[in-house]
Amino acid sequence: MVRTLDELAELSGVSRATVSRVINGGPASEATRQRVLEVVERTGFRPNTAARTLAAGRGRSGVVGVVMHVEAQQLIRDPYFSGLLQGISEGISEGADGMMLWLGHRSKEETLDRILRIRTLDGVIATADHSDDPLVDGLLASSLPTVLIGHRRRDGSASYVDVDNVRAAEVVTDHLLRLGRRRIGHITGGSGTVAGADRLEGFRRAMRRAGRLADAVITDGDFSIAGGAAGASVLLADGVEAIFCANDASAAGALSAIHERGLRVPEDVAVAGYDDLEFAATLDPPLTTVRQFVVQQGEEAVATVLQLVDDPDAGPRRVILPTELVVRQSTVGRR
Amino acid sequence: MVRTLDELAELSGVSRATVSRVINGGPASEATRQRVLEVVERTGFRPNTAARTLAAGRGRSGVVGVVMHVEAQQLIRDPYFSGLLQGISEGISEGADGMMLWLGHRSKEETLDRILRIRTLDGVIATADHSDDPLVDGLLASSLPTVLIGHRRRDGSASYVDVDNVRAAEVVTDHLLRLGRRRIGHITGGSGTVAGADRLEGFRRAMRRAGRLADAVITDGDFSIAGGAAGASVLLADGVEAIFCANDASAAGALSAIHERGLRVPEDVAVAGYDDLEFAATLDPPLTTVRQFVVQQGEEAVATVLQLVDDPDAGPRRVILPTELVVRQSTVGRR
DNA sequence: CCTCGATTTGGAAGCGCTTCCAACATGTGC
DNA sequence: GCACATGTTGGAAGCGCTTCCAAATCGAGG
Repeated sequence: MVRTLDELAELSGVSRATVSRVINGGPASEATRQRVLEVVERTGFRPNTAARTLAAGRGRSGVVGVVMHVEAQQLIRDPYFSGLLQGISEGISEGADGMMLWLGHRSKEETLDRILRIRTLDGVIATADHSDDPLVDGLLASSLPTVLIGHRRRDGSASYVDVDNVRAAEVVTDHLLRLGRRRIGHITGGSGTVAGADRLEGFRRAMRRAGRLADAVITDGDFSIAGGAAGASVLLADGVEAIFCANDASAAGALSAIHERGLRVPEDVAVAGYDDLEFAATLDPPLTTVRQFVVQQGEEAVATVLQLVDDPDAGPRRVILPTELVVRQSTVGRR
Repeated sequence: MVRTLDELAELSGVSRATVSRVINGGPASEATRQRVLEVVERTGFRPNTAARTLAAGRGRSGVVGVVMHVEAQQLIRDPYFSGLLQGISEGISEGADGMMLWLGHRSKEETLDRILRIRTLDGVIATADHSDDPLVDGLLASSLPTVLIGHRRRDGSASYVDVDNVRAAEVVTDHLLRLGRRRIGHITGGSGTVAGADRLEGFRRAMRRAGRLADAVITDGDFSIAGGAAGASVLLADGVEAIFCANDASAAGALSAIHERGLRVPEDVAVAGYDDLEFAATLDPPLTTVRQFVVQQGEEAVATVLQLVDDPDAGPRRVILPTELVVRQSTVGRR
């Protein structure tokens, strides 16, 4: 088996330098190119990645890092992450050779260290769902082309793929306003999360724009079913007639709290969520919510990081993916 | 910033060779070791992986390949794979620097090519759930230390981590036999899968050993809910009083088919599954099934591949992890 | 047929590391 | 104090590749 450029050079009767040029698309006469490529083809030669990166100093490795620093449980249970992973894997299979994956089994500092130590990475994709994240900070500060999935306000000069959480929350809130409900409540997302903060912001904006800020009631949630139930209790005591929950899980909690009090959805209280997870359509009643195209987010992230690698000087790239309000019976009533 | 061994050597007043030895745990006097390590610590030096693998010829890259060539949907829905991934990630975080992950978005041949091209892999872990798998064949034929999760009969000289599906199926079948049921049915797993074939084998063995082969009824399933329901219909028509399903999903299907006919579980028909997925305990009635420790399988796979890397000549390593019969009301009745 | 610029090619250096080998220091028993 | 085994060190080669540089080749124009 042919393992080195030298053997290849010997076989095709040219120098190693020439073979290298042919393989990397450098200057070479057409005749030489043909001859060498024929031998490459015939022998199934694979250049040594280590040698290549070492010699080139930089040089495409075809490997992208992926950092999803989340709890193990979350990865398994939350379709958001597995959807992302699926999209990324799909993107990688088209534009690169492979991905390195780091999940959250170490401290963020340690993970960062590991990532930066692997010098062969072309670029890295990281989920940025908390506003305080040394891992994301470290990646952005490094020389590694980095694309975030989601972003913090201060990541102004970073490249990222995201949905417009603020805008989507406005759309949901507008929808609730249009139902003619008086007081409207919002159960926020986990404290410290970017998505939670942005959805709250969108809720506020819509209420303000409608001149109904006085009718807005906000209570803290944490993206969980229990948090949603607790939040709903608070809001119901305040007499709300519609609730926008920061995600589907808390909406599920809210629904059960509402039912427990013998109230009807949506007649007494309208409820909307966010995420459009699979179970949203099977709740009672089916949940009005916001669909985000997670798999596509993963694919876009790969495309973006590869662009960044190709052209590192082109400045930050931002991709804002659309969302879709999915109206179901939890707001518009049964037919 | 200190980037090379030479700089480090200069700073600590020894030769590059000595620094290399210290870093890699080679022979060095305690005094020298201390001095060098102090400088390493202070400067945050990170050896260049590419140079290291190149020079060492083999040399630990700290990166393990992971191949789970499955449908995207399967990865998300089937807790088996995410559990495995979690265990592997955990193992990697302890014993290695990172993992490269390939999912099933390409043809197996292409994936194999990509993997072999990345020369920096220390070893690779691959799921081997189908008896016919060119990817697994290719990996085993390569010089890359390979550990399978699950194994085919013909992988006799391969290293693998597995559970004893045959034995576990025997235990389940024995359990059903001990209930005193007459005819006992088995709904098999997906055709071509190793686990399916092995569980069938275990079922057969137990029946034969009990001298009850004449009472064994076998029908084809495919690890799915629908397949389980269809299989149960066939078996019920044959008058079985107990059913061993090749996995929990088909057991769920079987249960609903049984209920549909107005039969009671376990009074009329006892049902057992395999996997002990989360939902097994919430079925009606709660399902007797076999628990396999999936996360642990992942961790063991990493440990095994790292051993293989450390000592490639030590011959194949096999780890057979235990399973546990979890008896619930679908076989022993309600209290 | 010669000259000159453009193109193609090979030689050689070097990327940062490991590891063989020989040189040297140290300690032991006599 | 000597010969020797043992432990520690530095020099140097080389892993497989890219790339600079200069030499060789090629055409076209004079």
